[in-house]
Amino acid sequence: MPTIDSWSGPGPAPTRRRNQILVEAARLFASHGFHGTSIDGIGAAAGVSGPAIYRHFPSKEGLLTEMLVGISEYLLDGGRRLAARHPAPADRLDALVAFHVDFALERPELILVQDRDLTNLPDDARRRVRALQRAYVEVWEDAIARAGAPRSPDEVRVAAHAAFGLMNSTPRSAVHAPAGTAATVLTSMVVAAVRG
Amino acid sequence: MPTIDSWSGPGPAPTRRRNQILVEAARLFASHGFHGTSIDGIGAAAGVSGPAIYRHFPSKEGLLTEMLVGISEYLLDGGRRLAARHPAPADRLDALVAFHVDFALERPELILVQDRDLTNLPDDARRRVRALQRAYVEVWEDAIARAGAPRSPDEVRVAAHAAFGLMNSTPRSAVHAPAGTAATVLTSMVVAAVRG
DNA sequence: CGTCGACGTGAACGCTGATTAACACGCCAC
DNA sequence: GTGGCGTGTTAATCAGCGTTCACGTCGACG
Repeated sequence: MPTIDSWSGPGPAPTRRRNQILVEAARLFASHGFHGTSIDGIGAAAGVSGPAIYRHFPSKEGLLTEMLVGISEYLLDGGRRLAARHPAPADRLDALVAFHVDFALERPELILVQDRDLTNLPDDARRRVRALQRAYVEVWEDAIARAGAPRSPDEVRVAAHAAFGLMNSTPRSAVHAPAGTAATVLTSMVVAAVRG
Repeated sequence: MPTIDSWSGPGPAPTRRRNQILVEAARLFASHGFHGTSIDGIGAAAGVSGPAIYRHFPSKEGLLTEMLVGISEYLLDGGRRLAARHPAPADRLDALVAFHVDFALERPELILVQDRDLTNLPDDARRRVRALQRAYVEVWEDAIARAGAPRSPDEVRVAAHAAFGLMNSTPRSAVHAPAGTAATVLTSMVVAAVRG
């Protein structure tokens, strides 16, 4: 199964340092926000100092761009793959929930950064990420419309975002709970909420 | 019923300009983040220019402090009032849900700012807001423990945060949906999720 | 009338922080 | 062995922005 760490579209294999920078940057962005964390801080956390970042990324915004594009590509890709593999509505919904809950529990920092710092992307990158997110939401809307309670398109839309909100609460709660309990609680809650 | 606009603890009645600044600042913080919005920007949006802000607030952080303390006091206060008025478990849960969903739909910007920019508060203010939030969460945990499915304390905690995540999805979805539909969808979803 | 306090304004001031410059070092291909 | 090239480093540079200053205006009130 592909994991979120295997971000690397076409192009040269990401070097170890490069990945380390992305990971530390995510952690720092998550706790202090994009504008609240400095290039020097990211460098220090990654074991190099400040401007060395520019050997790997074109700019601080470029770093954020790669991070957010990576996340939304990973989610969309996983969502589509699962939708294809699970044609039966109930089955598909379960698979999507398991996939998203797992991600939210594994990488709460990424969840946090994704919905907090989207506005800090340069315009074109933001559009790109938004498009990926919209596509992912559509995968969910489709699944919810088929498996959930009868709803109008507007209602399905609200329900999809509500489901994300529920599952994406991990950064606020799951850190402090024993592993496993969060997963089962969240899973059963989303399913109950969607089925209505 | 008290509304969130009646922020004003003890002290001089907030002047019109002062409230205007708070409202515009909330809007700007919500769309660009705390560090992403400038004092000059806030001033411009409020019809005055830059440093005039300092006639009403001690600092940019002080402005944010007042905003977040106001929000969490409003929520805690409302939550406790409702808990007192509704002793029956199911009834109490319904009242809390209605209260919180209403707030989330009326002031999505405040929801956004509250959970995005908490980290930008000075230490003491952050502690204060955290304490208020914790108390509000406890009101909910109590209600969920009584009215929801049987759960361990850890599970109740996760469930409470999940419920907030669900209801607080309004800034991402409810803006685009016709008024009313969002309220009914969110309400029924939270209740279903909590009851398990 | 005089002045006091509330509220504004535009012009500094100073700091933080992203970005770039100038320069080293080690590794690999030829 | 040497010339790139990838990767780092430290020391500028440069802009943005929070905050403070010094100065106006205007209504209230003795």
